[in-house]
Amino acid sequence: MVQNKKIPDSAQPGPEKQILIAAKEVFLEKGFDGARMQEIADKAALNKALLHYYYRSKEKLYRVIVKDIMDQFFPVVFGVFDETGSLSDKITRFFDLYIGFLLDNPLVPQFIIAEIVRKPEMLMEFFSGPMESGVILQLSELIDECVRKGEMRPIPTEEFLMNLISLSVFPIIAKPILMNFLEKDDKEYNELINERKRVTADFFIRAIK
Amino acid sequence: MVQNKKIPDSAQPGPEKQILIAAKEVFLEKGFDGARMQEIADKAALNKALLHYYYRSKEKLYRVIVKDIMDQFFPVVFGVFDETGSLSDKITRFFDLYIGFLLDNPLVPQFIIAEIVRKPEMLMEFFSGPMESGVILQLSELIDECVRKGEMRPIPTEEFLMNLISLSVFPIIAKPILMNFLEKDDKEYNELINERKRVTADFFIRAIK
DNA sequence: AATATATTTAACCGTTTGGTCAAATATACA
DNA sequence: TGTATATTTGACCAAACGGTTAAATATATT
Repeated sequence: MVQNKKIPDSAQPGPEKQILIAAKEVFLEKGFDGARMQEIADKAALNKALLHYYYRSKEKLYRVIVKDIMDQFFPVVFGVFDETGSLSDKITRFFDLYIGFLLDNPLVPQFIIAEIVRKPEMLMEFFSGPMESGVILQLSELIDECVRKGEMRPIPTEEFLMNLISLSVFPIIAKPILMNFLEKDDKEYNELINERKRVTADFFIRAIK
Repeated sequence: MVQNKKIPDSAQPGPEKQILIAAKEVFLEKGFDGARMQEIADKAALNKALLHYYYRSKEKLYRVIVKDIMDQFFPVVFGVFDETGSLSDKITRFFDLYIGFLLDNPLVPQFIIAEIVRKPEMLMEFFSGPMESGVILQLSELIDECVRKGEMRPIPTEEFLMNLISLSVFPIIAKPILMNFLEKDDKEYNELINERKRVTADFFIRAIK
């Protein structure tokens, strides 16, 4: 028997999974350059050589983590534009879900932005997959339909999408700066963002009317 | 004579200035962790030991560069809200100037966001200075006045400011992702952003009406 | 229990990194 | 010109890094 691992599936608990959990924490916080294999090993309470035994190299391990993070980030949330309801309802629901997700996982967008700038070639290969779901075409059709029904003015799909994402994501990734700028502590800032779920939806809906 | 340097002022051309130029390039592109002293030396066409002769350590040099970048980023652009003209004019002018600056210096916001996440303590000390210019108070008064005159609906200053910055900055820092997502090449994307100067101002003005 | 295989460890390796230093060179001043 | 000081260099260093390996240990199968 060549394959005789006790736990061949890395989704099960065990050293492989421990490594993934620790690696995700460290890579999210420090990025590829800042992450240390020793720190990952320490956090997983395992010998450093095990990381190489299971994942060959730092880069290979990084790729596994990146895929995991990407699958998390390119969210089903865009599915809200499929659901029934008025355009306003959809937009309100989008901001509620998306900002909610970002509040729960603030390191995820920070990681993607920081790493895409520093190691673009490493991240880019993971973009083709989730992207091809036809979100843009689908959104385009929705906008056309709403314009016909007089629910909104005509707006280029690119602008619509960019503004949607900008207004959701930026306040999260720039949190350390904006906290300081607006003189809020952590709790106050999170409350501000929570209010933004409603406030920004309102802002957006008025803008496209 | 204790001080006998030929060129004591680092603002003048010479090795000190060469180092600063090269260091800024490398730090902007690679960040603190990714930057190599040797690469800075090579780019400046100088011996590596000179970097330490003039700036002691990597961290000291980094601090000088960060201050330089910060002074660039916290822009006089906010001054547009002081100028005469209608609120719409001010907002239009803001997006025109700010997005224009960001298009000319895309690495600057990318650097700040990426580094604030990775090395918050290093960047934070530079924020107190430029921030205390009372921009928020000033903007608050402007909003109050415009609400009184019926030029806009009441909006919390924090939201007003966050949206202003989010809509300007995010499309720049997320450029690599959004380019791929919207299937644009570099030239097309920059044209898109250029159009955003007008389009986003329009979007914003409608939203606050 | 015996054997084969999978897992884990400690010690080690080559390279790269930020940083140092003594010697060499250029410059200013007497 | 001679001398003091500022500048520049190449050679070097200790530490940290990712990665390897041989030996030790655990596990499953017969």
